[in-house]
Amino acid sequence: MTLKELSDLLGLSPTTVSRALNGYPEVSEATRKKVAAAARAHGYAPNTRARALATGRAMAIGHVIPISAKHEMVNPIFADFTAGAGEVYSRNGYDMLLSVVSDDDEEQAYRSFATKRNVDGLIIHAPSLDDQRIPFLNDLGLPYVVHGRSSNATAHYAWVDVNNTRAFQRATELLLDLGHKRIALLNGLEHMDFAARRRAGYEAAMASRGITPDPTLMFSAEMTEAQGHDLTRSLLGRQDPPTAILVSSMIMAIGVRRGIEELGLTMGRDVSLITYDDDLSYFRNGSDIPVYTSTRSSVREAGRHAAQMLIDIINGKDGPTELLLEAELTLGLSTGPIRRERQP
Amino acid sequence: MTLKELSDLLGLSPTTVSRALNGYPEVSEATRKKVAAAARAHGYAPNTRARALATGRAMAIGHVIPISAKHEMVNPIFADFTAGAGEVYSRNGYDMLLSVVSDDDEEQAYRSFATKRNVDGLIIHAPSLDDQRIPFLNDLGLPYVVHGRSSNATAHYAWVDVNNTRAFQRATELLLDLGHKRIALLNGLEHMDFAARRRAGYEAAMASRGITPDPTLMFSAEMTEAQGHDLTRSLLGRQDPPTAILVSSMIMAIGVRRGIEELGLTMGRDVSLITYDDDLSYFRNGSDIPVYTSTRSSVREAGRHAAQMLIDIINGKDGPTELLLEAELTLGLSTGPIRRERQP
DNA sequence: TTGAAAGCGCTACCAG
DNA sequence: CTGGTAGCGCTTTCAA
Repeated sequence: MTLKELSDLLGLSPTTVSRALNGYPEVSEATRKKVAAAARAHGYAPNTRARALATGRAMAIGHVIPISAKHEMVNPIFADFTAGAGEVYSRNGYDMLLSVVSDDDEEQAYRSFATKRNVDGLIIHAPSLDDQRIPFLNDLGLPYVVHGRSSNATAHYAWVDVNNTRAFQRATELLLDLGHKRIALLNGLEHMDFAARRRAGYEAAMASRGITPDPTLMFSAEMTEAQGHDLTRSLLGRQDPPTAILVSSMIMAIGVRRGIEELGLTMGRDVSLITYDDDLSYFRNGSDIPVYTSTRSSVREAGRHAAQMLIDIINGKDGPTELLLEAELTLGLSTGPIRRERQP
Repeated sequence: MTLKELSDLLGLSPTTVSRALNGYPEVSEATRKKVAAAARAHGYAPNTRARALATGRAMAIGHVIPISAKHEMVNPIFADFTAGAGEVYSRNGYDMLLSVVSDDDEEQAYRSFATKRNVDGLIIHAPSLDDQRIPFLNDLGLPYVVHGRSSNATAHYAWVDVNNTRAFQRATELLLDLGHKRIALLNGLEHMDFAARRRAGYEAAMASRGITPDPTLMFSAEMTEAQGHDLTRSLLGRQDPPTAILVSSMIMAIGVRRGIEELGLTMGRDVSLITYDDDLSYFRNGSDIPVYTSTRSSVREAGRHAAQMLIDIINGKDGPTELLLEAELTLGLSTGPIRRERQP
């Protein structure tokens, strides 16, 4: 069913039908009703490609998911963020185009989006401290929103981020409040912006209690199960092991637990573990230690906000182009019972 | 840069340039070379929408990701599958269109893909035993490939699946070989095809040793952390607890571990746990029990196969339309040290 | 081997 | 308020 066929059926011109369907004001209510009814009856929907060609707008948003060739698993965070964005897109008539690329092909993916003109805007993930994609995309001229921030970037860019610094500060404070002093930090690679911020939060909490963090307790590594395991084995094998471990990723935390088990130690007795991961608001903690969780911090929610921001930018609506979501303190699924080290 | 501009630049007609770029045989080698060079130099790429409109082919594949409104987390399996499919699409010039929908809006999503004609084919996930999407899509006439199977479906459909039955049969056999007899099964909802198959594998293994499975040890539930936790608490609180637990999902297994910890029990001593999850081929097991892992079973690989199958179907190439990937025995990340219950 | 021209289905301009 | 018409950028007959 095409517009022409529908208009022939109604004895109207394609012009009028198009206007009626697209809510133009110059159509009489009577014809608009008739047209709408006929469209529904015959299951008419405009051909996206034809409309895109005519309007010059693709009505689609591109998501570029970076993927490491090294470890096969896709960061589940991207899935949740994408799901949230997808809701907003479909509500607004946008399609979502996904491009999964390894780090080296990434620039090519953007360029291809730009020249093929099949998206009106982009979402990019996981920025580094000084992310080169920002100047590159500014040059390209395709609107985009960054999921995360890039602290050292000089150019302006739109972003939606979770307050990683504060989240880690509070997680660390929770452990400090419970009497822990030797707290290990198993962080992601710290050229990534989020990881740098998490470390900053950890250090700030320690500093506020006058504790100088032991550099041999802080690690910046790929967030894999294997890294979690290996680092834990070596940490807990020392003669001065940490009493608590703060981990930046759920997958990594699973490795930490394997390490703890292999050593015959018990979670919450021999050592405590807090996992942070972005979207775990539905977490239920079994220990007697009170923990805060925050729905607002959910990655899905961040995806919704980023999508809306991008749509607004594309349509020239002005609104905020920077959004920091507070993640009060979100503890990950893998967080176990937490040991009270000493009454504070 | 449009085709017209490029052809003007070269003093050729758009027709010839189009033919040269698309590999039509009637173009002379000389002009083809010239055209290719100019296209590269000016960074020309055809406008996807215009081409789609002219050819009637969208050069895009739609993925419909079902999402439960109940638990906010997206099944990571979909992300991995999607990543694999994405590789194949971009190699073949296809875009990937993602549609994230809650279960009730799903039919609408397909219908919308069909009427808007913005995809040439579809991938669908997570079929139930008698999935209604199969007859529906057969009626729609849009080519599709199912990730998984639907045992009770009568109509023909193309699918790519992992051998869930065999995987669970072997996992169960591993525990039986180690002397376990009371093995709990924490399965997904068994109206889902994969879950039904997993249970069948479990039961087959038990039957082959002449063990009648205790129905009070088998559970069919949503694969959430909370379910894993609650079921484990109640299982291990019984006077006849299982000595081993076989779990159908990593997320659920995390809950199982929380349950075990809360009871003050130790993995691999008081109870053993095997997690199965599709794509965990990089798993390293710390115990002394030999386990088999299989790269071929990876979901990412399944995504690649499904994408290729769909592209072949769309282009009328005949080839297999059913593919069963063997997952020798893939143990999940959350699998802990496994207790040798009694020498077999 | 090349080119002219007619669409693909829709929107948007200009008349009426 | 409604309609004719000229594109959007590309492919694809049909002619040369």
